[in-house]
Parts: sequence; structure tokens; C-alpha cells
Amino acid sequence: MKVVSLKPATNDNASAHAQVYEALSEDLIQGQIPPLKPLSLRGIAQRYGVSPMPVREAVRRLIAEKALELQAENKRLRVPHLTEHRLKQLTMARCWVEPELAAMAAPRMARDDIKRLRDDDATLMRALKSGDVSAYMQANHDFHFTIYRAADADLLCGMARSLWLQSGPFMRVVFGRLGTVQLPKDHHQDMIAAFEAGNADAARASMAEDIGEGMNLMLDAIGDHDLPQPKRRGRG
Amino acid sequence: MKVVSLKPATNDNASAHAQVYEALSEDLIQGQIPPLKPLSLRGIAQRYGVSPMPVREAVRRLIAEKALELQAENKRLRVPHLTEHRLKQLTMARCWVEPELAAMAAPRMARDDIKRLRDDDATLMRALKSGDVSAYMQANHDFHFTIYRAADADLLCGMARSLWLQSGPFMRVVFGRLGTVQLPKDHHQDMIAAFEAGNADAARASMAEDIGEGMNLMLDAIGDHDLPQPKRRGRG
DNA sequence: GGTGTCTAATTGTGATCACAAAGCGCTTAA
DNA sequence: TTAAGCGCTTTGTGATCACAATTAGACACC
Repeated sequence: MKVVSLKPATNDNASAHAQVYEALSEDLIQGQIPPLKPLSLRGIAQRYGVSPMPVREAVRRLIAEKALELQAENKRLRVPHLTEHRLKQLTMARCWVEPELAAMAAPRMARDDIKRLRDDDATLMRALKSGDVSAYMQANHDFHFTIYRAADADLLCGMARSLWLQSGPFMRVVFGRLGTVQLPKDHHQDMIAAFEAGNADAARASMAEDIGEGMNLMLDAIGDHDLPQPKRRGRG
Repeated sequence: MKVVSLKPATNDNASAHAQVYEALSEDLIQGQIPPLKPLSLRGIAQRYGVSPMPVREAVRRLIAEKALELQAENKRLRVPHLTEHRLKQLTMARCWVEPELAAMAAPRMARDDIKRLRDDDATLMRALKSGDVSAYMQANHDFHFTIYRAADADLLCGMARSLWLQSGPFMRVVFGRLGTVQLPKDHHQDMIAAFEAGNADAARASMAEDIGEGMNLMLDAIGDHDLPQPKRRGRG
């Protein structure tokens, strides 16, 4: 494992556990850590060059957000697997929270915010063309959370973040299999138009479609491909 | 501070941090710990007769669920205050999650579950008559989560639990001021009837009304009474 | 060669110590 | 009486050690 620098540039004064949390969160949201990947406190600590202590707090928080799990039998740490059952719940929750956040953001989007949306979408399109899954997921995340942050609803925004943390690793697996070419057309342009018009209902509607299609893709993937399902298989 | 026994009867073999988490959760959901109450890791540790270590993990989890907060300027631990802004978000989220959980539970409620609902409701009515706010909140919680657990949707149920954790302390303040007599008629009988009929739509509807009225009570309380309101929730 | 057993390493958990920062209480001066 | 100064205490944070449980790997045996 390579020792990474914990991006000290982003937040020098933040506590170590917060930095570890941010680093792990980003990796999870971008799907850098695959589902069922076993982790260990000491491993993460070594990777980030800190003691196991702050890792314990960061991991405990991620477990609370269901972005990580402690296996009941083992007490061992890993990235949870996304069953169809849980994916459906995730989809429901995302369809409640995120369209509403878009609607709340609509009357509050400043010119700069909309400009950032255009930039994020441009980055996203470039990533799509070049087939860079990581860059695509990063840009997609930035696009959505530029909107959610503008909604001025910390609680709901936190819920959305938790939902993304949970779907990130699995989303990466699916996108990695399909390739960026097969990804469904997103509704980002519709959203931008809605925000320029200050039309909350239109923003909500296009966000709902965007999420619905994306999650349907993952639901299909669970059925069609034999993705690593936690059967009785003893392979790690 | 009295040292309490951490209810070892409930889960002897569970780890200490899990027991501390359970104990704190229960206190928060029942509103035993008022908003803005300052806490300390060592204080909690002493109270439960453990070292500060497991407390740190339990508290970190509760912070992730926004049931506790670390003041940004102080880095000091306390129960968050519920502003009108956050209460509105809580209400929205509860109105999304919990009625749906009721609908999902409707076709799955066993005879025993419905019997438990009747028992919980009876306990609740007794508490209402005797004016016992603690018992009322406990019974109300049991009633709702008997339903949510039956929905077989761990993720959504966890979301509901987090929302209750956040509203518990404030709810207690409001109910304490109003007294149990002024509490609006709940819709528990309607729900029980819906579950007996296996009518998911009716269950969803009565749950929505139950939550809506309860939260409206709290919204009114924020405006009418001068509850301990921090001047401004602005950042910076 | 396959199988069981035993040892050594790794894991999460808990306790204890050290430290900087912030709060608290007392004192003191205007 | 009030407000500022100062030392002690408490706070969260991080590191290190100890321990039981589990795992993985080597070894011996059939």
C-alpha cells in the first residue's frame, strides 16, 4: 500500500480523523474501493501515515453512514455489498431527497453556481468521450452536489451524501462493466435550463429522471450479470 | 453523576461502545437529554463506568447521525439545537420515509405485531392520562418502530431511527411545555385498522397524518414560545 | 497428495498517557 | 461594582500498549 499524503493542502488545520474521513469518503464515492473489499484499521492508518486512533473515529462514522460495515460474525471491516433489496431502498431514498434538493436550489442558484454546473458537465462529457470512469464519476458527483449545496438544507444534503457513499463502490463496478459509452444520456442540460429559468418544478422533474435512469441501470446490472453476490462462495 | 449499569441484561456480549451507543440513543430518543446540553467524553465514560475510549466511538457515530454535535468554534460536545430550518427538513424527511415504511409493513404485519401495536397504544393512552411524558414518548417510539421493523427495510428503518434521534430532545421540550393533555389525537387506531385490513395505502395515509400533526406541533412551538433559540444559525 | 493441527500474525477493542486549546474561578486593579 | 489578568482544570485529540478472537500458513501425519 502506498502512503498517500492525505491532501494536507485542502485542510491543514482539520483534525486527523476528519482528514481520514474525507479521504475515505472521496475514495468510496468515486468507487475507488470495490464492494466486499476487506479493510483494516491499521492498514488504513499506515496508508495515510497516522496512528490507528483517528482511523477508528473516521471508520466509525462511515459505518454509521453505512458506507462501511463490520461483519457480524467476523467483526472485520469491509465495504458492504449492495444487494438488490438495499439498492431498491437506496433508489427510493435518492428519489425522495435529491429531486427536492434540486427544487429547493432552483431559486437560490447564483450565476456562479450555474457556471460551475456548465464546467462540471463539460468535464463530464470529456470523461465520457475518453472513457475515463473515474473522471466521469468525479464530475457527476461535483455536478450534483453543486446543486445540493445551493439548496441550503444541510440535513437533506447530508442524507444525499450518505446515499452517494453507499452507492459509489457499486456504481463504479457497474460503470466499469458497461463502459462509459453505454451510459444513458443524463439530464444535466435540462437541469441547467431549469436553473437558469429559476423553475423549481422543472429542476425537480429532471433530477428525478436523472436519478431514476441511473439507478435503473444499476438495478438491471444486479439481475443480468453475476456480480459478486454474497452467496456461499468462499472466494476472496 | 450517577453511574448506571449500561443495561447489561439487554446485551451482555455486545462491545462496550455499542452498549454506550444504545444507552445514549435511548436517552436521546426519549428526550432525556435536553437540547444544547453540554456533554463530555469523560463524563459519559464515568457515568457508564467505562473508559473514554468506547465513548469516543459511540459519540462519533451519534455525531454522524446528527444526534450530537461538536461545536465548530469550541470543539465541545453537546446536543444540537433544533432550529426552524432544520425542523422543516426533519419534517420533510420523516414524511418521506415513515409513511412509506408503514405501507411496506402493511402486507407483512403478523398477528403478533398487531397485538404489540395494541399493547403499545394502550401504554401510550395510560401515559397520556397520567401525564407521564417519558412513558408517552417511549410508547410512541415503540409503536412506530414496531411498524418500521416489520417493513423489512433496514436502510430506511435506519434513516427513520436517525430522524427520531434528532427530534427526540426537542420533542421532549415541546411536550413538556404543552403537557400530555394538549397533544393532538394520534392516528394509531387508524393505522391498526389499516394493518388488520392489510391496506398499505391506508397505513401510509394515516402515518403521514400522524407525523404531519406531530411535527406541526413542534413547528408551532418554535414560533410561539421563546424556546432556547440560538440567535442566528448563520455560518461565519 | 490430501487433511488435520498447531503456531504465528493480524484483527478489532479497550485502557492509559500526553498534549494543546478552551473554559472556569479567583484575584486584583480601576 | 466592574472588568481585565492569570493559573488551574477540563476538554477533545492522538499515540501507544495490552488482550482476546480470528485468520492464514506451515508443518506433520495418514
